[in-house]
Amino acid sequence: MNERSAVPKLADVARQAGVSTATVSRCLNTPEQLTEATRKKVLQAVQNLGYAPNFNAQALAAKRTNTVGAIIPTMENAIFARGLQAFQEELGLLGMTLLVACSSYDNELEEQQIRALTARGADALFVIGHNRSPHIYEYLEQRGVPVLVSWTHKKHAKQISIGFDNRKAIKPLAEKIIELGHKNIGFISAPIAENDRASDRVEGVRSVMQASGLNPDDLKLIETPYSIDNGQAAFNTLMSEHTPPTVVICGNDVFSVGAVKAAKARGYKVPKDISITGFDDIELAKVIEPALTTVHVPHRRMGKLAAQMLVDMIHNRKQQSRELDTSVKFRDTLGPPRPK
Amino acid sequence: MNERSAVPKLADVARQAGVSTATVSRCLNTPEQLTEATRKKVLQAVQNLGYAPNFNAQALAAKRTNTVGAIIPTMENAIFARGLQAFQEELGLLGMTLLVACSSYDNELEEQQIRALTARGADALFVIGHNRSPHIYEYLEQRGVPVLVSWTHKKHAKQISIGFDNRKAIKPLAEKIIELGHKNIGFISAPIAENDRASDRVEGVRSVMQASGLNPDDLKLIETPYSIDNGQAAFNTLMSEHTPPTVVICGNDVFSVGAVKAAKARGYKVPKDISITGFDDIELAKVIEPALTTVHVPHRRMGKLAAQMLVDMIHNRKQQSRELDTSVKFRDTLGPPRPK
DNA sequence: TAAGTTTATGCAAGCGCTTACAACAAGGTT
DNA sequence: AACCTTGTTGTAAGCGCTTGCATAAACTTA
Repeated sequence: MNERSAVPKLADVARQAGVSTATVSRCLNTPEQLTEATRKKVLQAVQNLGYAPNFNAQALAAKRTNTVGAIIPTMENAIFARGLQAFQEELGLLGMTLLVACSSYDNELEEQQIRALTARGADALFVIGHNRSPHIYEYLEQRGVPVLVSWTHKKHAKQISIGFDNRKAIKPLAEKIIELGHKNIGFISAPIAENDRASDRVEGVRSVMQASGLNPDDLKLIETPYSIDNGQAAFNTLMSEHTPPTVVICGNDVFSVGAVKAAKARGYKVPKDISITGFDDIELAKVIEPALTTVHVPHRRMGKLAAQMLVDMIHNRKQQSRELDTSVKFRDTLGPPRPK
Repeated sequence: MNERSAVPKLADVARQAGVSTATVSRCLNTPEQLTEATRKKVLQAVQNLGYAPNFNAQALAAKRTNTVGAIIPTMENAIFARGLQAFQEELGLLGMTLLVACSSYDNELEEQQIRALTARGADALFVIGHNRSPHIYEYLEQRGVPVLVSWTHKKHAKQISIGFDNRKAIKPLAEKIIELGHKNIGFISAPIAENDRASDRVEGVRSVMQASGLNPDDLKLIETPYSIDNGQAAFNTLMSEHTPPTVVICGNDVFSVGAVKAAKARGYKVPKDISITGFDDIELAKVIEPALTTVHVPHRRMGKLAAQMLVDMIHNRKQQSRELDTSVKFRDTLGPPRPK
């Protein structure tokens, strides 16, 4: 069909350079094994022909691809962008390539993508959160593909992870909120069923409520997929209740943006009439007005460390899970509840 | 090293099913060629063994990958996210997989990535903008890899493209601005040297100035890489001049967000004291306050059409470039210049 | 019923690379 | 001078799959 005939291959280079294909291969992969002279000859031929190795053939023969696969829930909002960017940069420095897939927060889709990435020969996998069925880990172990879980950290989880304890991260914020006098608390979360980060954050708040003498069951929880619009809608639902909360904790900055927007639309002053908090500290948090009080997560650091750990894992070096610290950024959307 | 021995291959399936490898291959690729009975036998064996084809081997043997590669300048901000998402969704429907790479607005890096993607056997390529050296197109043609240029449309360009005319798109906005009485115009643009979208937008404004009796050379142009912070900085530079502009046109919404933020920080009311406009109409545009006047681009439609066109191109069906319409969204950041 | 036609399957030759092993050369030892 | 090293290159066997061609089996048709 196509005029592909002209694409040069290893054998063409070998012929032109007057050496064997093995030598050409070595010249490209382990040049130090060759004489200066042969190396030059070969490189010259490579140049002349505009030769570039066929990745698939390489992968098939060498059984490694210098590629790591990452599966993130979404690219739509900026939550994962920064961490992933850092991950990719560091991988590049380490001579690896990144392949990204999006699961749309769908566990089944994620499983398909894990298979697709291993089928493509990914040397290792980077995933978000612990929550997936055990047979996937068996599958990966059988294939000898190391996995690194991120964006979360659980002490006793079997899988190696890099991240922070979502439960713990949100506590100081919740404590401050209660200390300010809030008793009627709303929470907008992503669907928690298959999302351990989301559920941990809710649990964190609940446990602080418990410890402070509030009834954790009184938390007004709304679950809805991540998006500004959904944040807006959830906020409105919350505020339309008989006794609307005095503070709305969002499991994510994206929701907060929607919530703040909705609050303004309703004519509420933030934080005078209603407090709103976020989680992640994405760029948007500082852009909106008032600036968002939120939990800051060291995305870039996490991405960078993840890359290093994963490469070590590929080289069979033992790794340990690492926990990173988070901090609460108190900005302008949190205040005491409005006196009645 | 690793315990990989257990990964089942085509031959294992064939043995278990009692058929040849060819039959198994056919069962997976062209099942209609097989008898009901054999098909069942094979699928059963596939199931039992948990077999999944090795992508690289498939690609090597079949010389196609059902994969298209896309190279976008950045994932950091949302400019390309929506279009790419739609592109991917449509590709999925058409049975194709997407591989994404980021060039960071670096032409040399982009070229490397084009090579990397073709080396991986991408059946076609999706790129942003026309601006790249001709030998890349030759390289791709030699390899029989179709390319689709997007986010832009030029009548007489050789490459097939889907998108809008950036020059034309910004004109109605510029006309309105001048009609409102603005004479002193600032423009914050991405570096235009290697970015035809950016330069077209600037040109669009200049041509309207010309047509309206203003001197296009009076346009106060600042070039800086895309980011909210840079938008902020550029705005401040513009406003620190002796005769600051009465309107700042941004080549991109991301700049506008920074500009609006900077304006507020300086205590300016938008648009009373200063008008600010954007381009792209990303989600952020409606979130910030006041809501941004900007040029709306049909990102999702563009992505979807791109996928269809590209698949047609892979199948050697002739394609024509397509131009999409844009529209100006007049929201709350544009007003008449402040009277002296 | 024999010949012709249509299907369903198997055989085996690659796809473009890597790498274990062998071969050889050149220099060092004893 | 015979024997080892050490270092450089070549030989050739795959890696796991697809697919053209050959073959066998199952129908038609006259």
